[in-house]
Amino acid sequence: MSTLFLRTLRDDPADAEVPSHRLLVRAGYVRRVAPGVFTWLPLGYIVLRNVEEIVRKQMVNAGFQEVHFPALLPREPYEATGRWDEYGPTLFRLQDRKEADFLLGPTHEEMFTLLVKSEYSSYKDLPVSLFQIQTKYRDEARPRAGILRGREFVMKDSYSFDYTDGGLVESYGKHRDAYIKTFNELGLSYVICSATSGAMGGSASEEFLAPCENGEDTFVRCTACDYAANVEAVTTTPGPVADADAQQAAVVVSTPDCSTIDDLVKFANSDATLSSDGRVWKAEDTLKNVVVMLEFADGTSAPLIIGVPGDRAVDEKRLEAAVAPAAVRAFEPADFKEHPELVPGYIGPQVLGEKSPSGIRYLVDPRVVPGSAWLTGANVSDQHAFNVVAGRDFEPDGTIEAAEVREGDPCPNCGAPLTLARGIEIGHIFQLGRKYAEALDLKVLDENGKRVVVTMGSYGIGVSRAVAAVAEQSHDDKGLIWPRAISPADVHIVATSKDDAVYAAAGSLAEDLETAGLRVLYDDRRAASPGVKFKDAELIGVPTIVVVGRGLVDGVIEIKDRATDERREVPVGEAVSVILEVCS
RNA sequence: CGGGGCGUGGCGCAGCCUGGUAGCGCACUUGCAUGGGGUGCAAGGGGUCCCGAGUUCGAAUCCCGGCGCCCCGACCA
Repeated sequence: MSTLFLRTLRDDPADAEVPSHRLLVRAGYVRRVAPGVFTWLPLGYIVLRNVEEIVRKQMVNAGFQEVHFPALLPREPYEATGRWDEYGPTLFRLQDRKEADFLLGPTHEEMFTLLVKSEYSSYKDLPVSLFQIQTKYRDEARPRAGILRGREFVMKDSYSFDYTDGGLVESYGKHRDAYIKTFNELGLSYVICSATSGAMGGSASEEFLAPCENGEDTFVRCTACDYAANVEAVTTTPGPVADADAQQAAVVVSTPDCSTIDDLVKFANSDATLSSDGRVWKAEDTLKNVVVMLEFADGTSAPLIIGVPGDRAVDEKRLEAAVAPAAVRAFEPADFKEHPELVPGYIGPQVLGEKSPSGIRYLVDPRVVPGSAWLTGANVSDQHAFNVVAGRDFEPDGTIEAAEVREGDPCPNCGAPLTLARGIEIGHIFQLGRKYAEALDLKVLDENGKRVVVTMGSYGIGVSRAVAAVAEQSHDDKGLIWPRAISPADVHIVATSKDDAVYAAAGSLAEDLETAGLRVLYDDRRAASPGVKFKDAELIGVPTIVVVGRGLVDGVIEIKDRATDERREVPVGEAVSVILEVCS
């Protein structure tokens, strides 16, 4: 270590909040060079390469073949799939000296598709899966959390090519298995969650989320069965269908100054008409109707109203996932002017729906089942209506998964309560389908000599992100704690003494361990005090720390486990074999 | 893009309100001491005080304009 290019920091860097960022900088693994852009220093680069190697090995074991595209790409393929425009400002764009447009690849669907197209033309060549480990570029609106969300990052992306839907399912399964092996080997804890396919399009999709407080995704997990899903993909269990005819007729009541659900519930419970039968009203008895404006790719827009039980907010992420690829924007005062039938604060479903005179699309939460009765807006200022029955007094155009998901909501699979947690997306696999193959005209001849569009799967692992994810999951207040598989070394030897004999012994132990096949980090710094060396060792986080020092006069060295802090003294003569065993 | 905060040696910060030639801790260099938990003493090196324009005899400090960065949110395979 006396010659290792490393400088640890005693203080936390001011710009780092999350543990992985703080510790990777403090321990001398990475340095920031621009927002969301980092340099990997020697120790950090070893860890990054270790992760990369494990990922590569598992991909190759699964039968996928590695290629390597440029990061610098021409505009045309992305023009053909529409992504040159769709990707928007997130795409790093640049021009060459002839002013031709280029981009730095944010992901490589186009290139893989074109590559296969240029080489293959028969069903006999399929299936095939190709992958690469590449630096990707995305000009994120707000890079954050250090390595977790950078603008330049390393990603492994694979693509499968099949000519039948069944083949795609099989290729997807192979990738899923390979991902499980990969993340297990990396030492990450993770949950496989149902996901929405988002901007990429496609159908079946699962995310590998590493549970962690600082994760950007929220997911649910069932307390009883193995259901897990990103909140965006959680499905709501509808209640039983009620008999609309058994319900009493809807009644309009005057509800002055009740434009919020809270006010309405309070009012309802003090109003003679509404609580005449002693009924206690709750927010969940009300039907809240939220207006948004949908903007479509062709530039048109249309209002959409979402009906949810009044005790639930509309979750914007879920809403956006549900209406994708359309974009959601707020309903402005100017929009209300164009739709006088919508009375802010008093919107009721009686005038909504594509079949209604207003023609405004109306989608409801699945809990709003046919026959259910609600307290809701009367479409007149200061008036609400109760006993408004779905299917009788209004006709939704369908259901939508947009209401917030809450801890304790029933599992769609088994009904047991769900728990909520945060996670880092470390992998995403999905069945892309034929979108890109169609756009780029990737077809092969099938058994009947007919040209068929190839169907694709797309699979990503955030390699650099995985390094940060491990750091998030595996650290304590003293520093990092690497799983052995990706640790920069197996053993960190600390020599504490001014005595040459100690350094001689530590040095030869280091050599012996290396000869025995272990990766050794040897702190031979003479000037550093023991305290500094111990602190550094803990910060750096190599899983096994060996101390050669004062015990040497008695012929023993000390072996410490970084994670558990367990220590044992071992005679020098047995050191190599004991350490080998500890490190196996 | 909305909200908040911050730009002063490599890092973390004080100084700014109340203008007077830049300071502390860490790191670095040298020496002596120390040697099992960020050790002590002493001596050093290193700064366009984000940039520009202004007020002033004099600006890190006051005024105006700009830029950058970080955090929360929006956004994001």
